Amino acid sequence: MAAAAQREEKDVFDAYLVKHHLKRSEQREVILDAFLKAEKHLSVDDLLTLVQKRRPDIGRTTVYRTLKLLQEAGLASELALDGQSRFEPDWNRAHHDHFICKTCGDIFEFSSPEIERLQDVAAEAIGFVIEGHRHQIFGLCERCAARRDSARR
Amino acid sequence: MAAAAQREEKDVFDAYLVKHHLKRSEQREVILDAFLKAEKHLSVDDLLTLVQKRRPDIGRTTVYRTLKLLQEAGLASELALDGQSRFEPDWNRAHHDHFICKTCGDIFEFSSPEIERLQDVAAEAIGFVIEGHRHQIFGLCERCAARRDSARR
DNA sequence: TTACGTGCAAATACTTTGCAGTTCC
DNA sequence: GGAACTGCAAAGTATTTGCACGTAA
Repeated sequence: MAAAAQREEKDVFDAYLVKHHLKRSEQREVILDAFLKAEKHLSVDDLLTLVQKRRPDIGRTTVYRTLKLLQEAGLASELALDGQSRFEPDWNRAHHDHFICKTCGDIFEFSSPEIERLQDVAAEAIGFVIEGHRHQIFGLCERCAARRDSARR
Repeated sequence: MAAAAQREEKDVFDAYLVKHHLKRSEQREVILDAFLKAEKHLSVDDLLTLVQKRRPDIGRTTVYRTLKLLQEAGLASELALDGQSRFEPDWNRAHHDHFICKTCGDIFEFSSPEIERLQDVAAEAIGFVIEGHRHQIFGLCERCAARRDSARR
């Protein structure tokens, strides 16, 4: 991601802080920066590790709290996996869902307006008002599937 | 559900136990029976409460362990919600996904072969081998949406 | 100066596990 | 008789909260 784009996200975060009478801090800056640079689906621990490379004194609690702020500011979104949440940047990103490899843990994104539309139709049929959804597909990524097949022989 | 259908599921469970050199017990029988009769999306606590009406000495641990067996036997499937799992009967049931009302907690089922097909197409495009998926849609059910709208005025 | 932010430790919520006694086969 | 089952209590895991101290505005 270009530096300019990260600049935009930092501005959004600052604006959010001001609007809600919250304060800037070096911790929040470091956490946001590490989060944006990673461009991956990070667990809290992943992010904590990255953050502590630069500032070893930043605690896990602050990472949790900052991620919550980032979500509220529209900068991060949560993938609620089993047991452990992961987070991904969400500014100016189209909605998408995820393939998750059970073997290597890799996450692949996909989006399908068709599926979204079908969801809407199904919801309308029962008068349900959609606010959000979670659509995760589990299985084996191409590489792990190939590895498994060769191991079987 | 007809008694005969429950009979079938009990036979399936017995066969599973025999096949795996496991034992029958009154606890397992009571838990399976309560589970099948409820025909709902039960949390472990829901099921424990039902079970303890008939056998107050059955413990939560046994319910957890029996639910795991039922899943392995193909009789139950888990809805991994946030924080708390729920379970539903899964014998001879077509695959389906869920609408979940954030206000009242009610769960509605829907199925869409079209969506399944689109998932398959997306998976094929990246060589991903699907083993399972979780598709949950959050929002407001018809009743809760109506209640909210009237409260707003 | 004062409300907000931080890190630690403790609390929480759900689920799993170790263990000693019991039951099924 | 011996492996499997059970319930309790304890441990485990991911996340949240209370609190005393620190810091931005």
